[in-house]
Amino acid sequence: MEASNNEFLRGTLKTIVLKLLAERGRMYGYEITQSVKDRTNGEIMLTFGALYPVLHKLEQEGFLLTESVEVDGRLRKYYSLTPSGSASAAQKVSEFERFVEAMQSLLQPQQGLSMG
Amino acid sequence: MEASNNEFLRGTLKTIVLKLLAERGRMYGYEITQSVKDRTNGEIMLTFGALYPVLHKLEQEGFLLTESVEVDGRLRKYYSLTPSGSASAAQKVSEFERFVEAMQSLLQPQQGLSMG
DNA sequence: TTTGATATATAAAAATCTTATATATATTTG
DNA sequence: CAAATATATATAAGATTTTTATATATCAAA
Repeated sequence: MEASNNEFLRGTLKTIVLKLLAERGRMYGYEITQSVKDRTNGEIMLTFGALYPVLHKLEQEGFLLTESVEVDGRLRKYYSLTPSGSASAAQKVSEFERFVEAMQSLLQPQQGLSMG
Repeated sequence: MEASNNEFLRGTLKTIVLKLLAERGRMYGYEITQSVKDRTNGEIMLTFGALYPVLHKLEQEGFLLTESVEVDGRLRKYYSLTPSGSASAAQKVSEFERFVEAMQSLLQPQQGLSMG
């Protein structure tokens, strides 16, 4: 898979993963990459090299639980949120919304506005 | 100065700097940090340790020009955009808007929507 | 049998960011 | 006069994050 080569993705990976898990209950790594690609029409594509370290980090921080399930002779590792993971998901989403608002105040065209 | 401790800032620094310079014509480092802080009501605060490497990188990439001016006995280093810097500013802003739209499609609450 | 889709994962390297630090002038406060 | 604060630029060490490359393996289709 090719990466979306999107510099803005930096810093949003944990938020994306936590939010998807909050919504879906449990997901496995490959499923997360496909879901992100589908829902953004290919605009955002996660690489495995970025995703797995994030999943492991979140697990290590106590936000995720894992369970391995054999499906069609292959192992799938499902990730789901702990209570603190749920809390973190909600918090990160609202922090992102605030950040975007702040960014809009920087990126909106400033016409005749006073700029102290 | 304290940093805004905002993980989402990752990957947006160049965009912020380029956009401000496109708007203001020329600015010096300290002025950029103050402008960002003021316009975002303290939501986004750039640290010098992050800002100066970005300014030097953009200069190195041919997006910025510098001129040193003595003001009140102190040196100020003004940064302004080259033509390719202007082009990059416009492009990065529109890329950011696209990215935010993609993020909204991930972060919006999914209620009864079909989720392939 | 080769390609493509499905599936997880690590390692090396590069890029980026945080934190701490150094330097220096001018103004305000005590 | 001294100390603190605001103004001003910059680097270095360290931590974190991300990219790129690689390894492994099953199943289905061409």
